[in-house]
Amino acid sequence: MQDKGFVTLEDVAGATGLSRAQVSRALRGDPGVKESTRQIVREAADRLGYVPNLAARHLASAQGTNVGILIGEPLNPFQIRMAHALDAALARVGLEATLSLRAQTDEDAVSEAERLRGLRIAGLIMVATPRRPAAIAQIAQRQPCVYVGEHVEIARLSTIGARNADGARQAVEHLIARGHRRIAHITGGIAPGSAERQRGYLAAMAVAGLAPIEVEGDHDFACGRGAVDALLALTPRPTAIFADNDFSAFGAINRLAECGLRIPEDMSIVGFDDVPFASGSHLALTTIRQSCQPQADAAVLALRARMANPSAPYSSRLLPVELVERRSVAAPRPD
Amino acid sequence: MQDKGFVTLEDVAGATGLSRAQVSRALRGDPGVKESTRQIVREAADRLGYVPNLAARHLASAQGTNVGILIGEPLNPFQIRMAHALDAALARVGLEATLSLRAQTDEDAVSEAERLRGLRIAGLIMVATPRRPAAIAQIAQRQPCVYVGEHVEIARLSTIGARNADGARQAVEHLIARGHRRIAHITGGIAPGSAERQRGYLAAMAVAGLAPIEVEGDHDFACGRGAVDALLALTPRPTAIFADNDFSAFGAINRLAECGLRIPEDMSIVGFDDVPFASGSHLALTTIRQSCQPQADAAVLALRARMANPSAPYSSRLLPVELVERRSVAAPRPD
DNA sequence: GTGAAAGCGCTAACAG
DNA sequence: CTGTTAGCGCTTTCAC
Repeated sequence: MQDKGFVTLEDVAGATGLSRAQVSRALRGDPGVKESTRQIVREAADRLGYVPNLAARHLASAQGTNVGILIGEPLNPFQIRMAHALDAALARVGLEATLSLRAQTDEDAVSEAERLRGLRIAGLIMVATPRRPAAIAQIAQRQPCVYVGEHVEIARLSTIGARNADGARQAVEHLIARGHRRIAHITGGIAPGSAERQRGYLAAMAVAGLAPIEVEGDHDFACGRGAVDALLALTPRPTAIFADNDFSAFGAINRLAECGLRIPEDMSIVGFDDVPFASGSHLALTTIRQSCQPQADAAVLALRARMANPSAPYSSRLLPVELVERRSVAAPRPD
Repeated sequence: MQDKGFVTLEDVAGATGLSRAQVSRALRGDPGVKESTRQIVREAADRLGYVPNLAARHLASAQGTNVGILIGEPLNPFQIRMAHALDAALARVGLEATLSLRAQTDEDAVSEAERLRGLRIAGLIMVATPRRPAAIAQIAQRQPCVYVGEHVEIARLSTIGARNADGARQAVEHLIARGHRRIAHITGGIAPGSAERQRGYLAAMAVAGLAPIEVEGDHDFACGRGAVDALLALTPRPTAIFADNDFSAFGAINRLAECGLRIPEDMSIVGFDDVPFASGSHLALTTIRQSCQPQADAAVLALRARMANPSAPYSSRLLPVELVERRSVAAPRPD
């Protein structure tokens, strides 16, 4: 109630006539407390408005309960959803999340990891940041870590990702099944998972005996627009585009519309990620959905394993993805 | 380097032959330290990989350096940008941000505020959450607070917002200048600022001698779609829509397209917020831009004033907004 | 300038 | 079951 000071364990102890230690045990649900006592303590704590001082708790107890999360692109809705899912998964097992939005560059990611270490976090989850293996390794060697986004081969680092190559295969096969043969791919640059998606695209095209058509991109709206210009200059023109993520797909759609081409009649498009906007855009985008919560759950599981035994062998899990059919794909016009 | 323990102030003290206290002072930039000493200390700290334990620091020092941020809608890009801007503004004055993504409902917001209080945060910034004044008041009476989103009349609470009413006026006047007279408004429900935007819309329509046409909404994609159905049933039909935010504008656009209407030829639309997607959507949306960083800076300024003097009178600032012309507005078809 | 000592609020052995 | 005793790592008077 008062602003001047906080209610401490001592206050609750005084109010109940118990010792600090016993009150602490009661509040934390430690087994060695009579149930009636626990009642009294809880009630007193409530009445006094006691809130445990987490700083003191962390200081006193060896093992922290708080894990850091680094987010590479805070404006990417997929990553925010992931942060949210991680937060939920962590809460479910009694851990707290401390989120950093300031880890866009590799350099920032490293310094943020250092700052979080000052919080004496019990572990760290990196979501698609940093990008250079050396930076990842530097962070990973200092605390229990899990990397979410793709598999990275680094000692003592567990990784969680989606079956990116498989998703790309599904996208290509879907397009082929609709009758497309000239299927272009807008790549994703250094974004996590992009190399795999490219591999999947190339493999699926090869299996079908089709010639790959690749345009470089970087997961950005602008690159999608640029890619369209490059693609429309080709003869014969591709009839379908598999974009490495939804944003570049949106960019492509945008430019296509400007050029007077209709989707899906003149060009089919498949994206990747299924960001909320994919279903809610002007054009409902057919895309590959990455599930968030399962990846988050797996990440927390892996992190806990590592926290329990820091020298445990690293693990790597790739979770399934699924094609979500909407309205950006149709059969190509006959040649 | 070692995982077993952390490097502490004690270690740095041992390595330099100084006392803990002096090392602490040196590292924090306390004036009472010889410059040569400071050099030595810094170098030793670096070499040893010392990272101050923030938990211990918070515990020992009375005034915290860490402020909590509550976000109402983590999936709303505008709010994430705001969090990001707040984080930057805080960092600029030596404060750290602890972000909570778990404050969607009023109830969660209150409990998250409690949890953050356990971190002994020096202050709290609420971004559009909670919504009920009673809940806001409950949080605000316990720590220095600033509410970002709209003005709320509560003792000891400073508020920051945008000139929502003015933005609505600009939108309506822009539409009127293009020749529209039947201008509908999709409202925003209980969302922060919506009441003001509605007020601005009503006032601007009244000034122009036009009859208001309102459809209820809730800032959601779906409500925009529903609103269009309601609007198209009207005779005569409105020729323009002012949506309370960009999402409902996108929903309206989506439904309009399904109904075979073209934008802006058959219907003009103005949104509110200027989310990143507004410029990068299939259709570039004319909208009212809220500046993020200035609001964030103002929020931090207000919070610091309140931290310095908890009983200072509350302040309230409304920041300007601007119309961003893109391609969703045109003159109406002649009747 | 620098060091010694006293906690901040809590948990974790250890005794009872 | 409950109380006592030590600290966790840091900042902060207060001496020197």
